[in-house]
Amino acid sequence: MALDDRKLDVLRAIVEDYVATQEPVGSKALVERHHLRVSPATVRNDMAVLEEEGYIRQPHTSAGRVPTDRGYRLFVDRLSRVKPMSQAERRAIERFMLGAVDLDDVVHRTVRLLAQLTRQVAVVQYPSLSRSRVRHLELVPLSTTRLMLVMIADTGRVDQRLVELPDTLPADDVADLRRQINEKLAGCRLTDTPPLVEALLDEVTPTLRPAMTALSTVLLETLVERKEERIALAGTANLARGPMDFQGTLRPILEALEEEVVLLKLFGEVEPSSMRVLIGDENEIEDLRATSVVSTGYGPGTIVVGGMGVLGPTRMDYPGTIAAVRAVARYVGDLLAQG
Amino acid sequence: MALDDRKLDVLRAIVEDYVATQEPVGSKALVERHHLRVSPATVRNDMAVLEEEGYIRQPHTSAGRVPTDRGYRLFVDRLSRVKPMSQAERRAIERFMLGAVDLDDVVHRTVRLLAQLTRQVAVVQYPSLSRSRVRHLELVPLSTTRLMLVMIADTGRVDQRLVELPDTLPADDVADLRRQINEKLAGCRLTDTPPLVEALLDEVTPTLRPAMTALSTVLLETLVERKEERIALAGTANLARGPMDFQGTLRPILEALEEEVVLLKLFGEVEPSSMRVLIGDENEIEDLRATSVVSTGYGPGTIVVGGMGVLGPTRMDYPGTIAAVRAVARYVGDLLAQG
DNA sequence: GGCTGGCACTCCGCATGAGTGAGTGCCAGT
DNA sequence: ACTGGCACTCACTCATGCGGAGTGCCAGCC
Repeated sequence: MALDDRKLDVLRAIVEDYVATQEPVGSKALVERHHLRVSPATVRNDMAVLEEEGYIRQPHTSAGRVPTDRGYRLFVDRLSRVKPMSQAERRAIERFMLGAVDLDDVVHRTVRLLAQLTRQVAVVQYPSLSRSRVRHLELVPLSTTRLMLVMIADTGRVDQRLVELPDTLPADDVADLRRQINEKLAGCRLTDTPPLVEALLDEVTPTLRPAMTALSTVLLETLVERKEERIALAGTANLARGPMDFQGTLRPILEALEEEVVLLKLFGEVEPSSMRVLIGDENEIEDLRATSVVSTGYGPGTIVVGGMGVLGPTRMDYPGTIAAVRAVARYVGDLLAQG
Repeated sequence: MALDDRKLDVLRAIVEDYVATQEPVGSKALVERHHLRVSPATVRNDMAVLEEEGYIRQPHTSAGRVPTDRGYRLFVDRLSRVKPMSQAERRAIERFMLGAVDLDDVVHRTVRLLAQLTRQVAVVQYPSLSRSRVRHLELVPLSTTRLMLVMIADTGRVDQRLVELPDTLPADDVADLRRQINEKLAGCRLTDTPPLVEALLDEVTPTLRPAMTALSTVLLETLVERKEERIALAGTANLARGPMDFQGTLRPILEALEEEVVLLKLFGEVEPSSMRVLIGDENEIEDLRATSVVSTGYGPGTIVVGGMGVLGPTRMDYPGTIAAVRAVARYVGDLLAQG
C-alpha cells in the first residue's frame, strides 16, 4: 500500500517531535503542534497504517508512537528538507579552524568542531596514506648504522620509521641514496610505489645496494602495508547526555569507539563528497546497532583522502547533522586543497 | 586519640571489603570474612571511633560503613602492603609491548595496556619536548620558498612545521644551513636552546641570514613555546562499568577527560619515579572530585620525560593499581633507555 | 577496663494496591 | 473519507505495609 501525502506528513511530524522531545508522541499533541488540518482520530487511523507498515511502533499499548529505524530511513530519504548552514554557523566554522598550524592540529580542531556543532560523538580519519602521494622522502642519519626514514605526503601527513643498516654508511652515500629514491618516488601515488621500490633495488648504485635492501623493507611497510590508519575522536561525553538514552548500553559503545579497527570500518567505502547515513540496524557493527552514523569522505577537490562523521542515537536531528558534517568536510577539503 | 592496631585492622578490612563488594560493610560480615578475633559488638565500637575521626561514614542510619576519602588516604599511606606483580603479569606486559614500531605505537600500546591491567581509565603523556634533547634537525625543501622543518628528539619524538622563506634558497644553501644549525643545537636540552638560536642569527653565514631569521621564529615555537603536549587516553568504557558508580556524574568526567589542559594538570609535577596518589577531594579539578588518580613520571633512567597514570572511582584497588602503574612506567622507561 | 550478648530501634528496599491520565481502537454518524 | 464519542489499557505515582540488615546502648562477664 502506498502512503498518501498526509500519512507522510504524519510520519515527518512524529519524527520531528520525537527528536525534539524524546518522548513518545500521541495523536492529540501532534495535531496541536503541527497544524495538520484533521482531527486526532484521523491521525490515529494514519498511525495505525504507519505502524502496520513498520515505520513507527508503540513502546507499550496506550503510549504514543516512536519512529522505527525504518521510519527514520524513510524520513531521511524522502521527508527531510536539507537545512543549509546559516551564515553565522559558517563563520563559526572558519573562526574555529583558523590558526591551525599543522595537520595534527587541523584534524584535532575538526573533530572537536564537529562534536560541538552536532552535540554528538565525532570521528575523523587522518588523511589516509594509501590515497595520497609522496611529496618527499628524507633520510636522517642517527648513527653510522641507523637511519630515520621520514616520509612526507602531499596531504601534509608525516610518518617516520627507524631503519637498521647492515653496514656503516658514510654521509655522502646517504645523500646519494636520498637523491636516487626521491627521483624515483616523489610525486607517485602511494599505491603505485611497490613496483618502483622493487625496481630501485636493481637500479641503485651497486655500493648502496645493501643499504637499499634494508631500506626497501621498511619503505614498503610505511608506504603500503601500514594498515594502522589513525583516527581522532571527540565528544564522547555527549553519549551521556540524553536522559535515558544509553544508560546501560553505554559501555559497549564506548568500547567499540576505542577500537580503531571498528572506527575505520565506519569509513570503509566513503564515496567522494556524498553523505552516507547508517541508521541503527543498518550498521554492521553489533555494538553500534542502537546508534546512527552520518559520514562522508573529504579531501582536496574531488579526491577523497579520508572520512569523517558523527555518531549518535538513532533519534537524532538528521537534517542538522547532515548539514554540519557536509559543511565541515567541505571546509577541510578546501583547506587541504590550498596546501 | 591515637588509633590502636585493631582499629587500623578494622579500617583496612572495611576498605578491602568495600572495594571488593561495592557495598557498605557491616560489623557482622566483617568478623566473618576477616578472622578478627573479636565479636561484632567490639567491632561496632571501633567503627564508632573511626567514624568520629572521619575515616568512615554511614550512607544512612542502619547501613554499613563506607570509607571516606580520608579513610582511603590512611589506607594508602599506612595500611596497604604493596602487591608485587606476578611473573605472569610481567610477561604479559612484555608480550603486549613487544613489536612496537615507533614512539606513537609505544604510547598507544602503553595506554591500552594500563587500561587493561587496571580496568580503569588510563592516561599517558607523550614524552615532553621540553624535557628532552635535540637529536637532529632536518630541513626539507618543499619548494624554492618553503621548507619543512623536522625536529627529532632523543625520545624518538618527531615534530614538524612549515617555514615560509622570504626569498628563494638554493639546495646547497639549505644543506649549509642544516649543517650549521645541527652543529650548534644537536645534543642540547630543549630548554637551553633559545639563547643558542639567538646566537645563530649572528653567527650564520651572511647570505643565509634572511632564511635563518624566518627559520628561527618557527624554531623557537617548536622548541619551546609549544605548550600543546600530546596525551593518549584509553579505557573510558571502564567508567561505565560499576553498577551505580558514576551514573549521572559520568558526563562531567568524560568532558574533563577530553580537555587536554585538564589532563596535563594531572601530571603537573610528576616526581622522578615516585608514585603520586590523589584521592577524591585532593584533586584540584572540580569535575574529578569523585575520582582518584594514580600517576607517576617515566623516562629513561632517572630522567622524567612525561607522566602516566590511571583514573578511577575513589573506591579502587589501590595496591593493585599502584603496582601496575609502577611496573608499566618502569618497563617503558627501560624501553626508552635502550633507544 | 575492655570485651561480649542481648535488645530495642532505625530506616532502606521491596512489594502490594489504588488512583490518575495519556493514549489508543473501534464504531456509528455525518 | 473524516469526525466525535466512548470504553479500555497500561505505565506511572504515591501511600501503605513489612522484613531485614545494621546500629547504639546497656548490663554483665572475664
